[in-house]
Amino acid sequence: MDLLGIHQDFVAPSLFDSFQPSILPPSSPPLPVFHHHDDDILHEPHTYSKQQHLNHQAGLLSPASTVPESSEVLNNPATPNSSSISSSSNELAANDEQTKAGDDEDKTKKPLMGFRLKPKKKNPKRQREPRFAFMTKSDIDHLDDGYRWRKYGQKAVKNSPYPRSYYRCTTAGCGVKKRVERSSDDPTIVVTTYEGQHTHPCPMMPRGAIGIAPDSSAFGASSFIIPQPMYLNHQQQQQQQLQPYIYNSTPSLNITTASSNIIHPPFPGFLQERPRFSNPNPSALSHRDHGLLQDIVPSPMRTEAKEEDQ
DNA sequence: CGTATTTGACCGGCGC
DNA sequence: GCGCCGGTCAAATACG
Repeated sequence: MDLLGIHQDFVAPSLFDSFQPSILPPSSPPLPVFHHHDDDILHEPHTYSKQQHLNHQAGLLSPASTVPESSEVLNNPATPNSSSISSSSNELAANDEQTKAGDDEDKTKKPLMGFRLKPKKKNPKRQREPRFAFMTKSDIDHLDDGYRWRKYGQKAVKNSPYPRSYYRCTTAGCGVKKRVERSSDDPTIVVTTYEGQHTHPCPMMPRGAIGIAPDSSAFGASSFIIPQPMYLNHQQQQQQQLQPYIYNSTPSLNITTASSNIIHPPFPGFLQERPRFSNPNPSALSHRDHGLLQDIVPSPMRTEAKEEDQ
């Protein structure tokens, strides 16, 4: 599997800062990156024009200056709901509880085939979690990132023969979701989008191993260079624009340990292909990661492919 | 039998 | 207001 690009949508500092630590033991060294120009974006008024959107797609936006915040990630002032970001990781769980409670009465009224008629709970302005998208080159759709996922949906993707799959972390109380889909341009490319943060350690990591991954050593001394991280945006998401999420790494992508642009994987088992229930042995993980990351490939071709998709 | 996946229906946001 | 579309739900089904 090759890592082709990573893309991180805007994340409020409080959230993002807590993102990685949530999967790390307290003793873990501070993580260098993973908040992207917080200051630059945080205080940007929330407006996102179509032009910006297009610029985004063309990779023209500098995150430092023109990328607006993503209101869905932040505690949007326009959102009456006060359930702040910090609690948002539990929000889905809470929602689930609610829905279940609500469904109890519904179940008796369900139609024959079981599809509900109107059971859904109204949840005004459900806030979205921060998202983190990246592209990988792999035959396997569902990458093993060390967490356990349950598929809860699949949808056909517009302008693509390949469906998009929706997964949710199976750990109780953890509302992390991810979407997996293949690029219509290049079927060998898998685009994975994570949403939210895990509220628990990686279940596949034996006690001592938790938290080793974000250190570059666990990734074969490789890191992911994100020269210009892009940010997911509500409009982009709403307009089913897949490509805009994707950061197209430039030909100058270098797999080094350069400082400012390195992005570290957000979870311990990042980038493992998914033979379901992989070997929990950390050394095995490390070994495999190394092998996978050797294949990191710059993908200038993504830009062209994307643009013709517009 | 418990758990995961499949899949059509439903919901809500957004653009026109 | 209507239709489109992404995302989610949940019964049925498959799988171990």
